[in-house]
Amino acid sequence: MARGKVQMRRIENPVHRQVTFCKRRSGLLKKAKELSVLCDAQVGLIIFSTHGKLYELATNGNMQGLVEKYMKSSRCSLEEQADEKQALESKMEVNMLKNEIDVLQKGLGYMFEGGAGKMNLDELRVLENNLEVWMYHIRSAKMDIMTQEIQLLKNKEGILKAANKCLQEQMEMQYGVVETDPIITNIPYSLTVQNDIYQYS
Amino acid sequence: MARGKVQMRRIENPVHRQVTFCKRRSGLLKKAKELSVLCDAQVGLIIFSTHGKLYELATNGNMQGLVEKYMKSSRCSLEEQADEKQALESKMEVNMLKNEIDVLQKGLGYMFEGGAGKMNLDELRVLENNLEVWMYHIRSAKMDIMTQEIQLLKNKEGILKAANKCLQEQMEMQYGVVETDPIITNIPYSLTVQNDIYQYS
DNA sequence: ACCTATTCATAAGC
DNA sequence: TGCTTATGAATAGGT
Repeated sequence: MARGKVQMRRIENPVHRQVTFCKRRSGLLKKAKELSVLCDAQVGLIIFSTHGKLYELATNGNMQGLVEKYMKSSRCSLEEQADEKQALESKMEVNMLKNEIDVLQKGLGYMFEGGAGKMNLDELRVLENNLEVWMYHIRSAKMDIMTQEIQLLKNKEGILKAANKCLQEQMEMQYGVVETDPIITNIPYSLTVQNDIYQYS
Repeated sequence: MARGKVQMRRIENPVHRQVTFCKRRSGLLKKAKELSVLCDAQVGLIIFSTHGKLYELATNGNMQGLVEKYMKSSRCSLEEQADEKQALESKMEVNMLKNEIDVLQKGLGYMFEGGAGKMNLDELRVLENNLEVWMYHIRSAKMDIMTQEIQLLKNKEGILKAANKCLQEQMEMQYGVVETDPIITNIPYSLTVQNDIYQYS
């Protein structure tokens, strides 16, 4: 250059360094633009001063596109890999959660539309865990209420039977054995109900 | 430069252009490195030839870090915004799904462990949607079975009442009006059951 | 790829 | 920062 060669090492004098930075920076930007124009090349130049100030130049003013092209060309940054990994994990988490909801919702289909074929073993296992507590409470609550009505009816049954017996005894006491309609003693319905009537397995 | 000025426009002769590209490219890379060393600046230079071949130079060989710094400094690329938007949407989707599962699992606590205070209105709304079909099926199945037993008991009740009436008529026919134990006509239990006994709201 | 005339870039000083 | 100037560097065109 001018008035003496320059050593290829950091300029220690801060003032000199700053001045040189200014001059050479503008020179570099100018030459970058020249290369771009004269030779029809895409050029991107990024300069940060010691104190972090940014100077830049990009063909067509499109640094973004250039950087993307560079990334593709120089095959994938660490950051990009990290991003992809994170995106993948996100998608997997979403899929797992969707699966869980799906299993919960498919469960009823299995239980009440009568096919074990609609769910696989794993789905059934997940469903079982989720439904166990629920079904316990549902059964308890419903059972309480319905048992109440059944008990009521059974009480009425007992009362009526007692009244019936009482009337028969009165008739026997006054006429001896009385013939009664067979329908009364030979009831065509079962009067007992299996205990497992509430099981739905 | 030498032996004649150069017009600042694309060199049309491909050979000339290629030669100039070569020379100026090396010059630009050299000056970029000089700026970096002499002035303690961070410099990144990306050059694509007309035919897509990449030449690059970066302080410390760390183009990636430089580009990231550039992105932060020049306030967010479109791509980055898109990425962030997508990441945000992913997180929101995950949260919504987690919420739904949470609601499904908290639901039973609300319904059967006796506190409406445990769930808020939105949670209840989601839960309601999920449980509606389930409950319909559960109710149908249980109702079928229990209605069956109730019908059975009602049949028995009717039969016994008929038998009772028959016996009373026989006694009346033979003795006139008969006094019967008050317990029989004044049953201390309600013989009717509200229709809405199966509602659990 | 090398040469060299010429133009350009810039270090130093103000 | 800006201007000047002497001088080293870069390079266009030719071979």
